Amino acid sequence: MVYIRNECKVMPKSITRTYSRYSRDASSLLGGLIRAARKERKLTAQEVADRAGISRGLLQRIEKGDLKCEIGAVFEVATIVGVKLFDADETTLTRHIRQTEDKLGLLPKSVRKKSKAVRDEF
Amino acid sequence: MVYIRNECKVMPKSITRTYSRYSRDASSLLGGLIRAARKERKLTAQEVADRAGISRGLLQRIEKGDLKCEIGAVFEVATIVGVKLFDADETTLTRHIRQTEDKLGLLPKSVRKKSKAVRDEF
DNA sequence: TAAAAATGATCCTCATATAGGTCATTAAAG
DNA sequence: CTTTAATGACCTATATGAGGATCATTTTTA
Repeated sequence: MVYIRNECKVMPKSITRTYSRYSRDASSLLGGLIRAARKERKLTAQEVADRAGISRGLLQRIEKGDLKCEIGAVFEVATIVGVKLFDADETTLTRHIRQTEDKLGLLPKSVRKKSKAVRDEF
Repeated sequence: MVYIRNECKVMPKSITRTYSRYSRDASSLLGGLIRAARKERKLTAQEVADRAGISRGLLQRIEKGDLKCEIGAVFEVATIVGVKLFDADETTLTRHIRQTEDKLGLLPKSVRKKSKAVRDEF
C-alpha cells in the first residue's frame, strides 16, 4: 500500500462484504423471532434496548436481521425477550451440540461439563 | 494516551459492554461447534477464512466465542463448516419459530411459508 | 376526538472491530 | 531428525458500527 503525500491520500476501499442466502435468512429469521417475542411480552423497543445496554437504533437493526451487528448484542437481546438459542433443557441448538460433542469429544471447556469448580461468576 | 491541549475535550468513554452469562456461554458454545466442525472437515483456518471473506484473526476470535464479532461473519463461517443454526428441514431453531409464528402470526416474509410445518421433532 | 407514546428512518460523530502484518510456537510432512 | 505448514497471540491503521440526536408517522390511551 502506498500513501503518497499529496495525490489523493486514501481512496476508501469500502469493503462490501457479501453474505450467503442462508446467513441472510437465518438472521432475518432470528430478528423476526426477537421482535415477535418482544411484542408478545409487550415491551417497548426502548425498554429492551435499555435493558440490553444498547441503543434503540441498534435494536431496530437487530430485529430487521441486519448482519452487521455484534453477535453479543443480538444474544443479549434474544435472552432478554426470551428467545433461547441454547437451553439448559436440550432445546434448539443444544441438540446439535450433543451430537457433535459425542462425535468429536472436543468442546470448549467453558461449556464442558459442569462437575467441580463452581465458577459461577455473574 | 495523554490528550494535552486544554483539558482534553474528548476523553474516550470506552464503553465497556457487559454480557450475561447466558450470552457468553452461547457464544462460546457456538464457537466451539464451529471449530470442531472445521477440524472434522480438515479445513485450515486460512481456508475457511478465505472462503468466508474474513481474516484469519477474525476466525480465531469467532472460534473463541468472542461476542464482539458481527453476526454475519459468524453465520457465514458456521454455514461454510456445516454448522446449521436453522435448517430447511426443520432443525434446531426452526422449531422455535414455528411455535412463535403460529402464536403471533408475524414473521419476516423472507422466511415465511415452507408449506405446512412438519415439526418432526428433529 | 386530542394528547402522548412508540416507532421507523435518517444524519453525524466517535469508538472500535477488522484486515493485514509480524513473530513464536506447535503440528505435520519429508 | 529437518523442513514446512498451521496456529495462536499480538500490533497498528482505517473502515465502519454504534450512540445519540432529530423528525415524520403510526399507534396507543385518556
